[in-house]
Amino acid sequence: MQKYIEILKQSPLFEGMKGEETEGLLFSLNPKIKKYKKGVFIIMAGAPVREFGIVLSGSVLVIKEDMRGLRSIIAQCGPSEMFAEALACAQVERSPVSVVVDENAEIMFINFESVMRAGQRAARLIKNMLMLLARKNIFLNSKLEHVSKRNIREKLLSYLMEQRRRAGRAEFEIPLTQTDLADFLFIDRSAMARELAKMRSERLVTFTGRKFAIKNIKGGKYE
Amino acid sequence: MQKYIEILKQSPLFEGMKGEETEGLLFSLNPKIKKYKKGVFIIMAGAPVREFGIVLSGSVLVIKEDMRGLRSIIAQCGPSEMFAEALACAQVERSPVSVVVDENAEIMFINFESVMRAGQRAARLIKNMLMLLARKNIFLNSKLEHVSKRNIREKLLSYLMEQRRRAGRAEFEIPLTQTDLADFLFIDRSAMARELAKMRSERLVTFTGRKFAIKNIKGGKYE
DNA sequence: AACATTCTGTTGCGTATGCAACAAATTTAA
DNA sequence: TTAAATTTGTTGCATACGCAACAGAATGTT
Repeated sequence: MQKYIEILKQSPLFEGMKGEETEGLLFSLNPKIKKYKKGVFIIMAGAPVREFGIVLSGSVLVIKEDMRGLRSIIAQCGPSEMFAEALACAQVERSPVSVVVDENAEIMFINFESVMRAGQRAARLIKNMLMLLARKNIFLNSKLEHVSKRNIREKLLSYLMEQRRRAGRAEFEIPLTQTDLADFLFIDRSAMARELAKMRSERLVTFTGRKFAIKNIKGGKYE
Repeated sequence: MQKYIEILKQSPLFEGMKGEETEGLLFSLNPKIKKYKKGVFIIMAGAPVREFGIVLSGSVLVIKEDMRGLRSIIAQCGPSEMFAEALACAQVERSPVSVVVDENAEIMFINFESVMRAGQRAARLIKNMLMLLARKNIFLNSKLEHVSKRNIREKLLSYLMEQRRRAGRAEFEIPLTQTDLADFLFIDRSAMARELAKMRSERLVTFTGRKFAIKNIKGGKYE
């Protein structure tokens, strides 16, 4: 357990709390830690959700599959990030999404009710949780912005521009494979590859694998 | 002010609080109430957001406009519902969205920082806010589910099925005009009208204006 | 090192969909 | 009650896109 404390201190969920505070609180919250291999389903769509997860190592994907087996990626969570907190908080009885391991992962689970019952000592945690939910909200909105674009090129540019902004430089590495990116943007992979090739031939972007570089769009339309 | 207290008691934000409690807390939060006419912009994209709003009457749309003036509707808020709380909470300096009045509205604004400073007496409010943010999160996810569908018919069915579920009956009235619905689902209005006509001719749906009725899809694919 | 798996790149085909443009119906405002 | 504005319905056209299928590159596994 002790080895995880360091990772958890990094987590924005415990921001502003002293080490002992965090440990004491954690003790009373009685978290469970589990290890998973790539591809394993941590949460299955349809199941109730009482606990939220914190990624200690590796990464997970929040996904949604339709009846035809078409997969859509809702979000990706890396170390110290949280998932399923909205579901646990809203006490949903049937999860609309699945959570699947992307890279071999260690996950800490915390029961949401136990946080709410912890009273005054969890006040800071709750405030942090509020902030994080707000941020995730904004993230979902930005994702909506990407997919609201009416064609593939605009979706790609919207996404890539955001990645560039986050990286702070013209060259950057996206956190998804191209295959996953297509699922993330709800578009066909081959159509995306075609459009990327076209954009490359127009010298709008350069890329190999996950490494991208994009030109500044004239007129600053997208910045 | 007093006349609004009744509306606010309805609001899930103040759920679980006694009347006097709500009034006392409100007093110290020093909210502002304003009236707006249809079409007026309450929040302009690009502006900082420090306060969140509660709709006392009328309704508002949270929208996003791209450089070509193409409008996308992110969400709609009616009486006792909240908006911009995620933005205020995350203290964003440049709002990515605009908020525009749909039907003549009265709005109460509360400064988010003042809530965080209110301490123990606002504990319940903060918990409620947490729950509401979680629900909005889930709403955004369900919206993502609609727009993740790969063609117009599936998007429509996904949306209409949800509306039917909420109404609890096969006949229901959607809260948007068809024009707005198209913007909400990020699709072309005329293409949507064409698909709706096709679905009607196949006796999948019947509708006039905002009133819809949909058949149960065989096999329960969508329920 | 050998094999299996996953990812990237490319192409032909058919069609769903965005767009523009207009008429008719309905709602809102004066 | 009229006029104005908005919403709904329809259609032709061009094409962007989803789909299927396959080859080569890259990555992971034993």
